[in-house]
Amino acid sequence: MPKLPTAGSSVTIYDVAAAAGVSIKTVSRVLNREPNVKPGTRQMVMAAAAKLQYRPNVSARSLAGSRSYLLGLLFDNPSRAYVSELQFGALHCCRQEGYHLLVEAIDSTAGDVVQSVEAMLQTLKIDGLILTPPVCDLPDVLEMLDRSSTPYVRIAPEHDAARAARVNMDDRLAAYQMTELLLGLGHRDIGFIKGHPDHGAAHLRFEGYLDALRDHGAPVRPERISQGYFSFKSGVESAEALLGDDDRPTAIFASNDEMALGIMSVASRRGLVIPQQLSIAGFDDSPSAKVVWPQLTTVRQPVVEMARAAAEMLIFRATRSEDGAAASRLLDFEIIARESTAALTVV
Amino acid sequence: MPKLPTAGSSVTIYDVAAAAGVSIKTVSRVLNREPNVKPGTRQMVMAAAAKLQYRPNVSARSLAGSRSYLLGLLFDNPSRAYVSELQFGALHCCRQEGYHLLVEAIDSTAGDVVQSVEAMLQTLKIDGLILTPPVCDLPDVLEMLDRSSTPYVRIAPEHDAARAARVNMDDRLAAYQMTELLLGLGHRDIGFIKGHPDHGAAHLRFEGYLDALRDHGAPVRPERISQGYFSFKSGVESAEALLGDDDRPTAIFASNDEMALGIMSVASRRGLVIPQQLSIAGFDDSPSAKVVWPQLTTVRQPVVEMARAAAEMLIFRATRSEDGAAASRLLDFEIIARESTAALTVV
DNA sequence: CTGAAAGCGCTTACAG
DNA sequence: CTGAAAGCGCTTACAG
Repeated sequence: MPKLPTAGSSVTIYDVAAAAGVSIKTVSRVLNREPNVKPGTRQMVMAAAAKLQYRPNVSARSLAGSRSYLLGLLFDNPSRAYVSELQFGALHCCRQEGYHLLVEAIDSTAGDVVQSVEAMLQTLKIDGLILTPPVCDLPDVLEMLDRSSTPYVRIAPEHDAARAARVNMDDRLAAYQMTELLLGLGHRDIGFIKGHPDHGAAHLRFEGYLDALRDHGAPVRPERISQGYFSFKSGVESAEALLGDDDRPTAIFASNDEMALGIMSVASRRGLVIPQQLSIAGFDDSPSAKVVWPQLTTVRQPVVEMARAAAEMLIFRATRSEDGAAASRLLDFEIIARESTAALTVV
Repeated sequence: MPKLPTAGSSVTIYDVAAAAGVSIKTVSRVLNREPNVKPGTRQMVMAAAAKLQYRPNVSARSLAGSRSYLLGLLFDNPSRAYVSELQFGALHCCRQEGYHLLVEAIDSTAGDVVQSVEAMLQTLKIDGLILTPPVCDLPDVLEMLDRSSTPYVRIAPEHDAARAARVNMDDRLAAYQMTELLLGLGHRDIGFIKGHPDHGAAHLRFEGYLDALRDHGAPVRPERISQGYFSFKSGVESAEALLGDDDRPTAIFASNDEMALGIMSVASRRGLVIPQQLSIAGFDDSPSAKVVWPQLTTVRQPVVEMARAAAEMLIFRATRSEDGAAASRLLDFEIIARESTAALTVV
């Protein structure tokens, strides 16, 4: 009688070996898809493992071998939705490959970031780390990871992009195209709210806006540009500055949705009708974008796909290409035109 | 010279033992806060461990002992923000106690939920599981966990509450008080949008609404009650039903924020001024609640605190009280009156 | 109050 | 193509 798994007692590699009539080393070979196993033997082992519902013990594997089957996701991002999407993408890939995902919240403003990440790595042996903005741009953390040769992939890094493996979308191009959309609607006086300077994407989006204006011969007016911080509050404050008096832009492009919603709130309070009197565009396609009225025109980021790609790179140990250069993947965005933008009405 | 940690080579319990001049067993005792260690010895070991920056290896501990220092969070919730908050709370507690958090996305409608959770537990040895709605109400999963004696804590379970450890807030009372808030503003004709019937909280919130109306002698009118599913879309549909013609309620209480935002969207389209012509209340205090205009009156759930409490129960192995009953914690909510509700205007 | 021995369940490096 | 031995870094159960 084969031993069936019961609570408490678990099936080990020895049970499988005994059931298949081979040594544990051979079972190990089959499970790890190593070469040099006779097809017949492989079959027997697979059958025994399936019958016994054998699950390799991750701790034992991790302790004995070079893989832990654990990936870590480091985040410190005010946008809960963004982080959730990332996790979802990473989890999808992990599950498929028998990996598990460990999450770790980082306070990137704290002085002991490096130490706490290092402590985690020393205690846990992780096969790879996914770094999300703004953690992916903390030089001290990157340096420590390089020093300890921990594989990692950066999601949408700003600085020093070629330094290590990364997954990106073209923030500059997306902002460029969104600005073109507004220009195409007849707007020439387009305000802009910049994002948090610590986030790399903020600068790229601003560049895209500037480039599009210049390429289309539209004026760049400093008084139409406001510094925001990716928060709703900073959107409100920027909107109050930009919509201060009668001299206001006909459209505003905020470099994320939160801030765009801040503009919307201010505009509503002041009785400005959107989009007839003011077009508003955001960036992110956050859940809120569909929830407000009018629904927000924005850019969909391939967040889930980016995280999945990052997890894949780590699991398949493909963070470097053959010539030693850091691997990178560029994923597609999508411009989503909804109701908050409209053709310029001739006054 | 003490051996300092370098990349690749890691400090083990043997290094600490050697540095402190004791056996590894004594180091183990100190690290695990076991009794029967001479204070002086304890000091020496602590000093050696600190100097060497020793970090116990989780895999080794897990393999040899009864603790894995790993907690799991199972979720399958459409609300990304809710899940993120939960994680945040759990992470906070984990970090403090030297634990780590593993997340696992569940598809609770799939047929193999039990198998996939079981597989995870067999491969990973986890000290405890946090189950979030609606995973916490899947009977098959609970049964499997009981069978394998896996400790777990349910967050806001609906069914069979006393079955296992849980963390709750009083959804019924919160809905009761929110309804009272509307009644206190002079509203007598208050609509209600029910939540997804699979979520326990949905029923409790509905009860609270009914009880408050009855206790205050306000009429309960079936045509003012609509079945929603916690989604924005279902809020829109319910609003369209409730605001169908001139005979409409003066206030609507939606059992979550998403649906309340759906009402708001419909009302705006129809030119109904909020809150002057229609008061709207939600439930959750989701990020969107502050982002819309007017800002939403809602109930703040202690989500972060609930997850933290759940993690604590698991880490301190306090899922059962001394008499064997399942432990439970009830946390406080908060009614947050914002701008979407106002006193009834006499027509 | 302290330690020597065994063992958790695997993989590695080696031998054949 | 297959296996016996050693060892990963700890905790457990036992002895003193």
